[in-house]
Amino acid sequence: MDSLQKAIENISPLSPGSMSSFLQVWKHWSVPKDHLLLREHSISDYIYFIKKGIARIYYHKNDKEITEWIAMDEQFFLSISSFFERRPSLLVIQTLEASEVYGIHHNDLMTLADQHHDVERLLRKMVTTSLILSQVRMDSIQFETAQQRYERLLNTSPHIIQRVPLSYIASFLGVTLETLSRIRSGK
Amino acid sequence: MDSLQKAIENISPLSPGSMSSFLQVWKHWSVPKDHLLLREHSISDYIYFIKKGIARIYYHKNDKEITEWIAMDEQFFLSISSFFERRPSLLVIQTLEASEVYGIHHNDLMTLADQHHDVERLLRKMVTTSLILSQVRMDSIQFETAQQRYERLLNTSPHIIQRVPLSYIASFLGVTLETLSRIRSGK
DNA sequence: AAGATTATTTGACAATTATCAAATCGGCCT
DNA sequence: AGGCCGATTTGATAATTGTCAAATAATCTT
Repeated sequence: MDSLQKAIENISPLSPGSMSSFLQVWKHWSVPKDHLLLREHSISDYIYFIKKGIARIYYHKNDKEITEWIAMDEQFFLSISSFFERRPSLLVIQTLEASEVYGIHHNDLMTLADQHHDVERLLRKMVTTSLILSQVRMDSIQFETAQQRYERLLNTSPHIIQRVPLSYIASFLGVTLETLSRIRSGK
Repeated sequence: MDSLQKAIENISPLSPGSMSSFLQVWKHWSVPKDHLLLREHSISDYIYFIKKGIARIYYHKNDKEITEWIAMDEQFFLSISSFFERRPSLLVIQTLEASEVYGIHHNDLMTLADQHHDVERLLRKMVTTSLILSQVRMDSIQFETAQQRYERLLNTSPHIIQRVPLSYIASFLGVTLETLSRIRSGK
């Protein structure tokens, strides 16, 4: 529970009472490789936190799988629009390794956010951080070359290459597998 | 003040007390065409709401101006990262017509969000909406052709073409002026 | 209204990346 | 070890859009 608590404190402080109620509603799962945390067309009920392992978030576009995010290293992740708008998700969330994840259910989170002002504030800050990140990513997709995006990824997550198949990485970077291969081979 | 109040109520209800304190701190300005609401390298202190007129948000990339957003039709707009992280902004916000705008200062907003749980919730919902929108936009930039993005804009904001120079529209769509011209002429 | 400035269009060409096809590599199975 | 299957690389070609240059159109100033 400790790394989760640290991650939360890092975003926004909670009163001892709020923190203890908050931590209490997080569930913990140990799941095998290729486990589905969210399946297509179902409503996303949880915000997850990955303590150990890797998960990828993807969706189908035409016939291809588009990897939207790869979660590791004690990050929070979720299907944003499905979770907040309570609509069936186009996304699939799948573990790529045996993993340990925490999750908080939408009902629990909203109840606590209603009861505790500081939980609402925490949630607001989490969403704000995602928004800023989303804009950075948009800028990267729009203006950087595939090469630059690959290098940025190497800087941000050096180990990701060893743990995730290149086809997922390529899709995450917004290029084809072939293009990524050429980038890696130095043209 | 009425359209602002409606826009707020539309996002999240506020208690009468919160609503009246909240509305009270919004300032109102009537500004001429080409007025700068935010200049480069200054810290963005306001969230704006445009009641009448148009504003564009842009920044410099290499030597070019990149139009990040065009605000009209009673929308909220701001420099997200500068406002929330309190850092100098790379963005410029400039009116394209004589405009009427409301603005709430960061200090006032944060004070009210601390005092009133429902204001904090309103803010959370505003940020969440932006985040979802940001992801839709990312998808559009990554997967749609320039042609499709142009058509999407025409659907969303049919009048924008008459009111905004094509060079700004092109940049907002993520294409060059020349490409937009070719799209419009039907290749 | 003429001239000047700015906005938009058109043309030729180059760069990046996708697509399709095939070859090779790597690990796993029995 | 031999054989298979999926993952990755390599090759050839095409599509989309950018860049640079120039022409034309529209708007503003006086």
